[in-house]
Amino acid sequence: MARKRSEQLTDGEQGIMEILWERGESSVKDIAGALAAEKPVAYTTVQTMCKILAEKGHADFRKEGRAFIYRARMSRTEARQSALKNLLNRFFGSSPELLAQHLMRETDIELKDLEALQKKIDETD
Amino acid sequence: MARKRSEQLTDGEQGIMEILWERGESSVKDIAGALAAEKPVAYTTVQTMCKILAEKGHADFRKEGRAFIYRARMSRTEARQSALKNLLNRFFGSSPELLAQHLMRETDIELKDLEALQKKIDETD
DNA sequence: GTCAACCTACTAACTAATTAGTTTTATTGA
DNA sequence: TCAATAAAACTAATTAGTTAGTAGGTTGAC
Repeated sequence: MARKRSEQLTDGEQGIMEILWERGESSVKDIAGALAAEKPVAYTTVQTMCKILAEKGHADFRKEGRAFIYRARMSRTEARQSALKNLLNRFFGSSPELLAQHLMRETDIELKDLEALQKKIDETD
Repeated sequence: MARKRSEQLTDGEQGIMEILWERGESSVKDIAGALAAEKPVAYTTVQTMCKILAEKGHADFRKEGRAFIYRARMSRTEARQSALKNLLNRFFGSSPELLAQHLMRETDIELKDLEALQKKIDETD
């Protein structure tokens, strides 16, 4: 038997989504160009990955002349939310307090920073 | 070309680690029994996964009579820290504030809960 | 001593993920 | 028109991950 296709973005998938979020609609060529800045990658590799992203529903595409133009269906915020939820359930028994505790321990974040954030959130609501 | 073996715990791996964290040292039989409570799983499947966990360095084993007894090498806290750091870098541009913001938006966590946590952390230091 | 159970080692099957080459098709400029 | 070019479609190779069957050895019970 075999594994299920993961719901979460894989590394490669995320690389492309990152570019779509950054640049908005992009052709395969654009994406390949942007990715190549980090690490050389074949055009056809990018094509394949874009096709998979579309199959998985993370991206959309339309034809413009010869080329396919891809567009993110999931927003960056949604992706963050989903990844965070996943982590929360998988590692922290769905306890946001536990996660917050680890975050405070591990990073240099301070309660006063959080208070400022909370205020900002309250204001924007 | 093919993919790299992931540093992060996979789903299956985590299931076993979870049991090792819960129960401490466990034989394959123990682990299989505990896993079966959730979802039927073949004994040999568990064996294979334990072997892989050991290969990856996440678990240790020793022989006791005929059986192998497995033990987690990484603590649950370390795993949490590592997963959290991973999420932080991958999705939140290494900004703990951004992550905290999403956590507060998404969950029902309250500042006063965090204050209690902070107090606890300060006391135990 | 034999037999059942128990356990590991080996093997296998199959999908996902990653990377990229080859083939086909369509556009466009000379 | 026709060749160059660009892009998609198709194909392929390889490793990871998941699940489990089979073979073979130990050992304890009777």
